[in-house]
Amino acid sequence: MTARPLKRPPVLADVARAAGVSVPTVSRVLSGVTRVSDDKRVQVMRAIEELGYHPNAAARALVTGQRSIIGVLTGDTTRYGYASTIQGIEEAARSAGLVVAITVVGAADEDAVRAAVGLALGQPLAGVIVLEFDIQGSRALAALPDTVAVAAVSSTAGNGRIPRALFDDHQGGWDATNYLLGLGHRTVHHVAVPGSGRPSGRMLGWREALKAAGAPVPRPLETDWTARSGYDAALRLAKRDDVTAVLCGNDEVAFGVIKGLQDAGLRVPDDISVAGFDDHPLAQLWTPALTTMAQDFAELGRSAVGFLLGRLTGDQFEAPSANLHLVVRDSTAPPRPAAAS
Amino acid sequence: MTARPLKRPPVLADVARAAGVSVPTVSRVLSGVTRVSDDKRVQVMRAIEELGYHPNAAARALVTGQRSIIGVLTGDTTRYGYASTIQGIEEAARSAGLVVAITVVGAADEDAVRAAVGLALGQPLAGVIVLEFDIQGSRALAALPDTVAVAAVSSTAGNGRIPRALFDDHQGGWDATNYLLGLGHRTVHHVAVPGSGRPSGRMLGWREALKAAGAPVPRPLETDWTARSGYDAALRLAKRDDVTAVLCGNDEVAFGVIKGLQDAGLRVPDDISVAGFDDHPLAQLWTPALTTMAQDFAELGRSAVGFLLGRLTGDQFEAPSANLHLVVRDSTAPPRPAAAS
DNA sequence: CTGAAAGCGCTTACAG
DNA sequence: CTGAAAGCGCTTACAG
Repeated sequence: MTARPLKRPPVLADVARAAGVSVPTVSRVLSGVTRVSDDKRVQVMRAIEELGYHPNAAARALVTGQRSIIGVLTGDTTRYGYASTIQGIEEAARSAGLVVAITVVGAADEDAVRAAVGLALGQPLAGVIVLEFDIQGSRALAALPDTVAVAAVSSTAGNGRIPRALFDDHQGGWDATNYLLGLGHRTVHHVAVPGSGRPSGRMLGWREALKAAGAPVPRPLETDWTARSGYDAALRLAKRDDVTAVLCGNDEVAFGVIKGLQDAGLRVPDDISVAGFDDHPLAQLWTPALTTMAQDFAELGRSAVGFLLGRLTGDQFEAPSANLHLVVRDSTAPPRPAAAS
Repeated sequence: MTARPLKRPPVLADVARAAGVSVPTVSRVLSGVTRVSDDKRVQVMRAIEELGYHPNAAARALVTGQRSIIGVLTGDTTRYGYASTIQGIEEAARSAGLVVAITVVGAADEDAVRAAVGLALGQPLAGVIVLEFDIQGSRALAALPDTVAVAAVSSTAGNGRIPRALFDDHQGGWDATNYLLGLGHRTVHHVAVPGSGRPSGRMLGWREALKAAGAPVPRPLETDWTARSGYDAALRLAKRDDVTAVLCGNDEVAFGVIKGLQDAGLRVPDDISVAGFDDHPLAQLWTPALTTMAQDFAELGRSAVGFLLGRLTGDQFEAPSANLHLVVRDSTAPPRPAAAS
């Protein structure tokens, strides 16, 4: 680090000295609230420019109580849904002049949750947004004290104390399953992603749709979110002869399932139909192109910021987002006559 | 936001009062530097627990000069390489007790860069890490004053003033091209991703390898990083008859290229070989499984944090990371006898 | 070991 | 319009 010696960052007093005015005057120029004479304003601006001054947000936050950081607590940052939601949060935050501080909750045990929450709360936060996509998210949400403003992105409504940008997982599972049933499949198997403690909404929707149709409810297979684990699940599925349609917990898993089935010598959708969840950018380029429940994660992230900043309330509060819809592509089809019998 | 009334967060003085001690004593318990009598320590701990006290990092940063935020300036957060790098940064930061604040540089124009940099510098930063993967990154790096500690993740060495975790793009392009040439292809076409202002290192490596082998250097096709634009490029490539091998700027683009070629009626690798860059998690599940230059982005991110915290210096400083290596899978093969002639 | 005092860099009343 | 003063929540010498 010797390569780049750091100067002491200039502070307000340096600017004041360089401009020949008092400290409060510089502050006024910066905030623009009170009028400042033109000549002083000009001198101050020039001094700021020359010194490369940037106000110290810590000091500012200390006195105004104004916080310019939105904390995000999440179990992951790289998977499609997570990354897109974070992208939406960052966009909305930036346009509100806020920065996004991310803390990953690395595990669901008490220590990890407590450490992550403590780390986040150690910052001067305007509020925190929790991605309640998994257990880590749920635990983090529960561990947050009521001294911070909180909003969540969730698939299930809570107790109403915390505003949530909701995606209607349950409805999605129901719709996707009914679509597959409507194609003529006797039942639909489910390859599940980890839920946030309890069964995921999409799994519940899937189960209810089967029951409502009087279809048998096969035991769901579990994955760890990865395409690889979807692949492994598919290998098990391929050994059975009662499988004609599979609904996957997300698209990455669906990609793995398709590949696994293909490697086992089965054709998708001719032998088995596969549907996913999320509408991953690669879904339309997969072979076959993946039928999936599309969700607008970035919009969800933006809504959460809206809730946090108090710009969204009322009927949008905990109301399911209307952005969920089925995108039918080539990975689903009616069962083959033989299998459908 | 009325759903969840906020209490005023407890401050040190509240804890001191509750524990019946002075403010500095609480501070000492927290920091653990100076000895504090056991009974007072216990009372303080209890008060902290009961009140749910979290120290105000802004106030702490103000007096100690210790900053607990690493700012990350990046052009994107969702694409594989970016997201993985950020993941590595977050991991290393968290284990050092730091939080990661992300600011996306939305565009390369001066206003956008200045706004993003200003937003980031407005925080009490321990330092900033710039992802120099694109023009936005380069511009942001250039716009940073020398009052902040900076590290970058880059593919090209700089002037030595800023520590960079390097990935040797240039070598990667060279190696991948030579591998394809070694298979017997007369030349290799290139579908490029946007560089950071100048041609990307991988493109340079590709070009040099062709020249060194005396192979013709076809004009590269440009994309915007997306699989979709790779698909479009493939459609153009498919119309030519001199294409037998294609090196893509990244895997997402390669996925699109493969799909585009297939949709145009060509077989990969029988008619045309395709190789990518990065080793995206879906590369091994693609059909055909993608041959690609693997890069350990998370490690790059961790190194950048190491540089920033001054834990990494000397020979690792601006030294290419050794993690770049070719992973040969099924998307590449020798040219067909006819085409190779 | 522990408390009173000073100060980090800012902003906000308070006087002029 | 503008400066001197006080204070945000902490930590760090300084005295005891």
